[in-house]
Amino acid sequence: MSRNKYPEETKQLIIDVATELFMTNGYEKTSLQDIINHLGGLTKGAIYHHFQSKDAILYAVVSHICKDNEFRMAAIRDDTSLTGKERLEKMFSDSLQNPNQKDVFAVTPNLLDNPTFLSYYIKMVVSETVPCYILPAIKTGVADGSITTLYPEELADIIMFLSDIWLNPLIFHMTAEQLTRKAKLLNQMMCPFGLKILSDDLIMRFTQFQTVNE
Amino acid sequence: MSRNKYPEETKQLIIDVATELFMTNGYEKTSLQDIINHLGGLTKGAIYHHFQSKDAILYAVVSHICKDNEFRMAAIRDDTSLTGKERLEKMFSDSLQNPNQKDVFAVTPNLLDNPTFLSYYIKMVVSETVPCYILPAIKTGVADGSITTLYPEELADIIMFLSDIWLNPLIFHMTAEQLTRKAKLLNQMMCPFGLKILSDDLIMRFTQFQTVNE
DNA sequence: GTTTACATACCAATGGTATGTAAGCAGAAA
DNA sequence: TTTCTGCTTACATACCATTGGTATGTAAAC
Repeated sequence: MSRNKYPEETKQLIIDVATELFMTNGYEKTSLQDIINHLGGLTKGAIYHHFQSKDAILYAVVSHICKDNEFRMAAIRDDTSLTGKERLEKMFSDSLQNPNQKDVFAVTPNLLDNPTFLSYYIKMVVSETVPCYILPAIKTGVADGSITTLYPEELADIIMFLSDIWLNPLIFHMTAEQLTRKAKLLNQMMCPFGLKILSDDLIMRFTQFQTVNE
Repeated sequence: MSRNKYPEETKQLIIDVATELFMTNGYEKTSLQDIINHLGGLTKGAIYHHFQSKDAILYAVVSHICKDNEFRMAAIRDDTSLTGKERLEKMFSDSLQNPNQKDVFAVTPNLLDNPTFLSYYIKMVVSETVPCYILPAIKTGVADGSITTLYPEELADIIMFLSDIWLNPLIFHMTAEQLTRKAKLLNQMMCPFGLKILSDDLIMRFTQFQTVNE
């Protein structure tokens, strides 16, 4: 294999191949050799030229998955035509409609069987999504009166946690019916803060989302 | 090393050694050789005589950690002198005072850096603790009127999830102050169900618990 | 004499590294 | 403008210790 004039393409190829393998077979169960076998002629030298370790590949994979989402989240966060509450709600409806995420996660079996990947994902959510997108929306909501809480940071944390992890059928397998019940319960829990994170409309879409994965 | 007349002792020794290593260094980062080195003369043959795989050791370790807890949980669950709500509250105050769990987890760095262990732990909680202990207490509470919800299963799930994982300083590092704020927020969220899971007293103890780990 | 509780010796595969090599590219020389 | 020179980049190749796991051996216990 002769060298690529545009090495970023090679790097992206490695990320793409690793993404699919990590998602379908799990991080620990895909060896570097597995990745190499799907690289179309490239060898281990190429991988270790672009990445420091197998772990670094995982980091790049998770980052790449989250990046698309973050662009759109930023736009909603900064949409001054909406109240804080409305921004929050839009973030959720949007992330559910995100075709990218849908595709990426569609191939994944239970993420609890892919623990390293899951941990990286959770870390990313906690360190990026919450402080950069959810929290600003909540703070806006507190300021404009559409959200009521004494603990905006913790509320941001718990909302992201519940919707992104607890409610995630890829982490906790469940039927569409269970998912719907969980979503309704979550809505009830958010009442003290004036929030109705998940609209009825959105919950309907949940069941469709679930169906796709079955 | 001559053979032990009471092989269960050997098995328990392996579990004990593995527990400490898995907790302090993480599951993936402790090799079988590490375990063997702490076994005082026993070899790999002993390990594979008692366990089918490294994974089986982890399963035994997590089971053993949870087992003590479960005995006391069962007693509370079946204490007919208490309402369902009271049983739930006692379960939490009890598990926080559990010295065993305290000791076991005291040596652990961030569990998110020990992903396989964490996944096993979460699976255990979801498949054992929730249906066997939390849910019965909630159902009792619904029956006697001390708890109000249309979704007892999901409520059990979310309570365990939030208190055992989201509120767990070993999974999500936080200061005592942050922990207290999280606990208060959690209490607010439980209002719609007539629950005040974490008493003020208990929250105080949270801060002590945290201090121990610092 | 059979089973149990280990020990020993071995294995392929793994993540990682050290080194080799040829393509690309900038600038100097012609 | 072309050609030569030298450095850097983008890989390939060869090698490594360690890993989880297995097959077999062996002696104690009943």
